[in-house]
Amino acid sequence: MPRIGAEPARRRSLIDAALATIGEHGSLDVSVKEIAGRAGMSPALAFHYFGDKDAIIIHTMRHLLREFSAEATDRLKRASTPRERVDAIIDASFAASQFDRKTIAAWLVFYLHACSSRPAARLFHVYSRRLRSNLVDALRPLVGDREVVAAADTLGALIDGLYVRHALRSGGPDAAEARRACQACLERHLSAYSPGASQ
Amino acid sequence: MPRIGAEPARRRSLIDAALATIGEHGSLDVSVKEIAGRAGMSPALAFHYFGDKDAIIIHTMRHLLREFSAEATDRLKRASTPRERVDAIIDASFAASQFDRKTIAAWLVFYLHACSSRPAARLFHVYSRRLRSNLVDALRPLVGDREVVAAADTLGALIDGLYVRHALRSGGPDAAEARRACQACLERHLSAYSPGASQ
DNA sequence: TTGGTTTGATTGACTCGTCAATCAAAAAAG
DNA sequence: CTTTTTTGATTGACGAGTCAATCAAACCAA
Repeated sequence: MPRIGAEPARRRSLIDAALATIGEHGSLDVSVKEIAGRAGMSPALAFHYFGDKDAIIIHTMRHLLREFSAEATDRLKRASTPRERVDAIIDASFAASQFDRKTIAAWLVFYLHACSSRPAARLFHVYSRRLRSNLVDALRPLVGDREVVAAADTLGALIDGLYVRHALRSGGPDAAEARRACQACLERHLSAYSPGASQ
Repeated sequence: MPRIGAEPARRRSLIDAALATIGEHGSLDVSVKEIAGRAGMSPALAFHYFGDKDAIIIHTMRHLLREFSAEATDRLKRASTPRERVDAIIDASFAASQFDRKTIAAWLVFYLHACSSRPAARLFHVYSRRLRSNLVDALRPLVGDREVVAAADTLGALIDGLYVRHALRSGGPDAAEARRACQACLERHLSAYSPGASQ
């Protein structure tokens, strides 16, 4: 039953299906047949819309990055103080839309894919630089020029680590625990910078 | 030119080749042909020694875990104070044998594989529990019973995050920076526990 | 009709795993 | 010491199966 003007919905279905399939398999070794089947269409239609499998992968990756980016931007807009800006980034990282096992597994898969694929690496580079600079800007008023880079990189790495552990380790942290760990780490940073000024 | 008694060396070659191949590809989607070729033999010989591809994968994974475990155990034996024991675990994580890009990529691949493979998950579970309990034991005298679990999980996650970033991000931390970040994090923990007692 | 949509069938390439055959060294027999 | 046998090492070729990608044809709305 071909419907006209179905392209955008079809493409979206395929991207969602690709994300779910990749997340479940924990690998890019998924067939177009499985992705298309999950999206309710034949493999040939997937090729019709995307050209080849790599394009499906890249578009899925871009979708994931955009979704996180939107989550972060949205929360940053609502933040007024520096501390709220840092919390916004932390919270975006562990927001429900980003912090379920399949999504994290897919994230990791793309992370790995970026090791051996130039386009994937470029895509990642852009987004991760933007995130880092957001974190640096938010932290600078809190910890000062001298320590801001180290603080941002430590907090960033901690977020990544908690993120990975949630998806891949049984008994890993849930979102609330992860947020708490980040905030505790941040507060130790703050009281090291200006002791006695906590709370 | 078949040499008798070549089995152990052949198996070792195959495992090394598998590790390198998986690390380069950033994926388990590697052919036995490529692994065997890199190890200087025909694919059929790889099947002769290991039975099937899964066995090659599992043995490679076990090899990686064992290597890290040995590195950590070795350093722990040389440590006498609690602080030295924590440093031993940090240093083992960023030791040269564990901290090159290919090895970390392979580690990540196995991490992901454990999501969908029971035997791989079991293997991981054993090792990661042992590592965690080592970290908890070493930290307890330093940060006290109440905070020891949180401290261990935070430090563990930070190690994981730095680890991942080194391999997967351009401009990620090198081993020295990673160690420094962990020790700084630890020291902030310590001075929060007993302020004024640092150095 | 025209043009976007959809699929079944097909192709060529590649992979896992098997098997029979080959080869060299060690062990046993003469 | 020589010859034969056994054993493990090694491979090329093969079969079954899967996958990415293509194509022609069918389908439907405007």
